[in-house]
Amino acid sequence: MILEQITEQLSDAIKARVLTLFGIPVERVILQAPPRLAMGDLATAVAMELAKQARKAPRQIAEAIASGLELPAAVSRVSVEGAGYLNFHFDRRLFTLAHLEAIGAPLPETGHRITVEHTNINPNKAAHIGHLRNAVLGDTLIRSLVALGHRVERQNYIDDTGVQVADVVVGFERLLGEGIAEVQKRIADGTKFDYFCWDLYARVGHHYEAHPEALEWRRETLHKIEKGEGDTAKLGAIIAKAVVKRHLETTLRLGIEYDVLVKESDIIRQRFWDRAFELLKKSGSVIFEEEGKHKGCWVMKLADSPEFEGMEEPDKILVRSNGTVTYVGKDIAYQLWKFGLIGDTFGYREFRRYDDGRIVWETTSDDDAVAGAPHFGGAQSVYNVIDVRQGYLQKIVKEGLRILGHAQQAERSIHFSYEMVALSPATAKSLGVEVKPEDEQKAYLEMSGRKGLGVKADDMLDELEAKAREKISGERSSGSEEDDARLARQIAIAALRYFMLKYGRTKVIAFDVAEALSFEGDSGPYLLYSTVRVGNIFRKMQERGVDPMLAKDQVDRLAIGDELVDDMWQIVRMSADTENVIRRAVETLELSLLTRHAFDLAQTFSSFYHKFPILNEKDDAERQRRAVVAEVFRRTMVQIFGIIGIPMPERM
RNA sequence: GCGCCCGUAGCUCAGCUGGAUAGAGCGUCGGCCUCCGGAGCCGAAGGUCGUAGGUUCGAAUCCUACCGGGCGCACCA
Repeated sequence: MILEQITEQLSDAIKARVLTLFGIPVERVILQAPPRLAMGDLATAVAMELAKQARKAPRQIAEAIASGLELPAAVSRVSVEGAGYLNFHFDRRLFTLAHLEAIGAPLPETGHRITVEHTNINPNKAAHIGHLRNAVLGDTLIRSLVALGHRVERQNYIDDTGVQVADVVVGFERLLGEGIAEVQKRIADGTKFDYFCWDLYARVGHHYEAHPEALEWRRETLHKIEKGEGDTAKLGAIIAKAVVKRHLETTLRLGIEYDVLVKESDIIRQRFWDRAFELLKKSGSVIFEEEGKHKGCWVMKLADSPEFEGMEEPDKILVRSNGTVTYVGKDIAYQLWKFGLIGDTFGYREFRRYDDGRIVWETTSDDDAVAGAPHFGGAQSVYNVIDVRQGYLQKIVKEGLRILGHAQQAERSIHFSYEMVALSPATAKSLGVEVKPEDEQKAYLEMSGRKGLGVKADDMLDELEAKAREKISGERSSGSEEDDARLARQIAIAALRYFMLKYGRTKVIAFDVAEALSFEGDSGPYLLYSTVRVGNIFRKMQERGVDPMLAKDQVDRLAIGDELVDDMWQIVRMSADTENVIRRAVETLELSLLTRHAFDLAQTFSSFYHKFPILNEKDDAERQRRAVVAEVFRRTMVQIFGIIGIPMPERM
């Protein structure tokens, strides 16, 4: 907060100064931390940019701007350095006092309503680690948006009428000869139903390969499910619901929650699609093909849009010749609903409750809709967290809005795209997959639900917990089995969430189990460890009857100007960058900025911690100064943990 | 063919809208536990930033071309 204020004030002051001195209006002044702390706390190269226009040497310009520049209270001086940089040095005391109070304080509400759709795992098998990348990114995006003061709705789209569910239904009905009663028994028997489906789905895939004629089963089944007819459709719904229940348990292990599950079947049954279809037909951009290869289909004409220029096939089928609607068609209807552009609304019923009593709602077309259910949809901005391979379809959804005259909403339909999680050859082998010679050299192998190739999310979490639990045994144990187990869970979450966030979103993660299990270096557990230690110090001070003197009036009286040496000040300065980092992470959709920032800060603090003992420092004021720095660090980390979704243990 | 993404140290990656000496983790080598818990800290070695041009006072960063790798362009999702 304080840093943002200073930056804005300085920016305004410099603009005004440049205008009066040179008559040049500057649009924006970029103020950034200089490369080394000794150079100052904020710097700008504005003088270099102006050199040509002002026909003066950069240093000369910088000197002119600096002299007589009105500085904010927390800025003590300005210097001109290097080729003509303007460097600003903060008043460490004023800045630290103001910052310490503001860390983690909620930002003012913006009133902006945002919907984030994420997770969206096909409800036909267990979640694998690739799905977790989606869920962790989506959840972290949500937490970031909330931290910035927005109101966010957490949606999870359930494709319960698609091919993948149909294939598992085929597996039960045709390969196992099982119906509703048998499947319900399996769901109730306490084993992981999603794991069973994982294997069954792979079996169906292999069966199709060996017996292509069996694909007829898929067509029949899919048709019945889409129409909602008979026991087959009922079975599909039962399977989808049971699997989604498991998915929510898996994601809940990572602290990921939802407000509403939107089911594809309800988009059809609530006639959202029909309404969207009417609008699209009226727009003239969606037409019925009388002949050609798309004869009998309703297609969206994309040729006129510059976005799709040069495409070999500029038409996209929305309704197949057999009358069924494609995924994109339904997605356009869904997107319209998210913005409140379709008039109607869903019915909702309770899907499950979290321990604190909050409800996850699901859409329903049956007569069991709850009268007092909350109102969903109608957002001002929408983020769809979907992997990069669906970029083309997301573009079409956006184009759909534009065609219907909703240009602004199209602009605010943001595709949060990210690369896939693949398997390192070593990990693939360890899963018992035969790696073909030609794949041996590849950097990674794609996961495939159809082949049953992938690391299941629950298995990964189990392994991480087991490994953490092992480390906690012996001297680290708290003596309480329950506490140790909880700590192991927290460490596992930290490890996995951090791992999923630390890579840039455009990077393919070649998932290597050994690497993901690492608790050292650039990892979540390292962050926890560095922060928990600070808590230990304060606890120990308390035990020894030493007051850390962190109360506001006590800190106010403390000498923390020049006495706050660079090693200390650096931590305060870095901590103050946090808000800016959150903003940039959201703007660029690059959430790895958050983990990077947290890691840099933790590393800097760890170094400080080894160099400057706190507990054993004899001088009261010096000990207090160090304690203030430790507290700045601790509060900042707690704030960041809240945003990246890592729970903070008391001890570890 | 058209479009998107990636190419930086042995490996995995940072490097923000161009800016001051290109950084981290892992690995390797060498130090540091009578300690605020070593899941840590300090140090060393290690880089033609894929290649070639261009723009600029200044390019890992922007533009163009090329090379290498991945993905997308279904009456699948």
